[in-house]
This record gives sequence, structure tokens and C-alpha cells, in this order.
Amino acid sequence: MEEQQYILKNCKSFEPKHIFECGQCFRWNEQSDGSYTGVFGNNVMNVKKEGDNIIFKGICNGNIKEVCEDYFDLKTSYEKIKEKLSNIDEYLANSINYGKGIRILNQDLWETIISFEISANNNIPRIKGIIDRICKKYGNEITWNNETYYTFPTIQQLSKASIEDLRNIGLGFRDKRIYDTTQIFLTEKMTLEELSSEKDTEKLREKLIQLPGVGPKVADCILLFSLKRYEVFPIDVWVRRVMNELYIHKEDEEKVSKKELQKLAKEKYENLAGLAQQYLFYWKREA
DNA sequence: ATCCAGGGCGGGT
DNA sequence: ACCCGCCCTGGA
Repeated sequence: MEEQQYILKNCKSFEPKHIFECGQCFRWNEQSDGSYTGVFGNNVMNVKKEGDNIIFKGICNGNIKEVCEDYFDLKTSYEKIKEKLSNIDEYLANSINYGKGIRILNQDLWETIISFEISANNNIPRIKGIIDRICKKYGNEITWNNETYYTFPTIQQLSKASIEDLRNIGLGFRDKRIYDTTQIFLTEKMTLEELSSEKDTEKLREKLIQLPGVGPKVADCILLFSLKRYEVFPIDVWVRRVMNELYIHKEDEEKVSKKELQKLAKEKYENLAGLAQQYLFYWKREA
């Protein structure tokens, strides 16, 4: 395939570092020039910011502009979102200023389900390593600029992995969860189509939680990062920490219940809680 | 060495 | 409904 290029001009809410390091994705890596290279779908792409321009370069199946508009959520006005959230309180305004270039990617559902099952009680470097090895072993090879990249395996491709294979890749106790989830989709006990066509967010969450390895937190990540539910508020240790510091002030943050946090997030951030979570998370982790 | 990292699960009250 | 211990692994 031919390399394509697309230049996005004057985009105020687009910082590669913010987008790729706010915790939503695992397959983008920083290059020596500060740009990021990653694989999504059957595309390999490099994203570089030069001044106010964003330069997308890579091999796409389809028109690169359309591919980028979809994946990078370019039709959504983050200016409006940020303005609305910034007015809620000073803390949020500060965190938004810190991560002003964040955008929520439109990620593949299957990849997101598996990736966040892997994230359970795990750290980011190890999650990335595991996913890399899975792609290398079960995905398709793509060559670009004399480098080899691998797509995320399809359901059929990943179904070739036994529990033992997965254990050897380093999945640990998550091996059976990934295997069982793959079998569920392979045998169509559940389908990606029925998930992406479900309109009711609560019903959707219930369906996701039926999957082995998907609990409340992982379900919320899938809802936010792939199914475009901006109102859900995934609570991990960092979010619990930052919410306690800003609003609750308990000595022991462990004692802050998830229920309490969900209620607070809904009251304060309403239908943009997921976006608020991203700005707060990124700020707390990086600053 | 012990602990922890972007939780989930199963078995208790 | 909450609560708790356990679960692989590897880096600090």
C-alpha cells in the first residue's frame, strides 16, 4: 500500500502526548522526534505536531483524512466541551489547562475489550508489552519504512491461542479470562454487533460485565474509550485519589466508596463525566 | 525483600 | 449490599 499524508491545520485541541498518554490506549509509542507511531485497525501511522499543524503520515486502508477524522474524533468540538467543564470548578479548569490537547479516540471494540481485561491489576508498561507480544504472535504483519508492525488479532486469530499460550505470553491469571472471552465471541454467544447497536448504556454495561474479566471499572473503560459513552466515569486508584484530594478530604482514600464517587461525578460533571475523568487522571498522573 | 500496578472473582457475613 | 483474600508478573 502507498503511504498517505494528511495535515490538520489550526486544531486547538490536539496534543499527541496528551492523547496517547492519558491512559486510553496502549499501542502508540513516542519516537525520538517527539512524534508518536501506532497501529490501529489495519493502519500504521505517525502523528506529529508542528506549530499549529498536525501531520498524519502512514499507510491506511481507505482515505487517510477520513480514517483520521473517525479515529481521532475530529468532528467533535473539544473547545465547547472544555469550556463547559472549565466552568464547573477551578480544579477542573486547571486540569483541563494541563491536558488541553486530550481527545477520546474512537477505538476498535474488540481490541478495547481485550486490552482493558489485560489492564486489570496491572501496570502500563507491562500491559503494553503483553499486547505487543499478542499482536506479534497472532496479528497480521505490516511493513512501513523498513519496519515491521503488527495488527491487533481478530477474534478468529486470537482463538488460535490456548490458555497455556496466553500464560506464556505473560498474561498471568488473566489468561483464562482472555481465552473465555474470545470463545464467547467466536461462538457468537455474544457479538460485537449487538454491543455496538445497544442504545441503552445501562443494558450495555450489564452485557459487558457478563464477560469474564470485565467488572465495573473495565466495563466503564470500554464504554468510554470505544462505545463513545462520555457520561461514564471509570474509577481507578488515580481517580479515587484525585477526587478525594479535591472534594472529599478523607484521611484514608481507600475508605472513599465507589458509589460515593459515582454520585459526586454525576452531580458535578453530568453527561461529560468521562471527559472530566480523563483530564483529572492525566493531570494527577503527570503533574 | 516486600510491595504495588488503571480489578475481578468467589466466598464469606 | 458490602467485605475480604487471592490471583500472575516484573520492576522499584
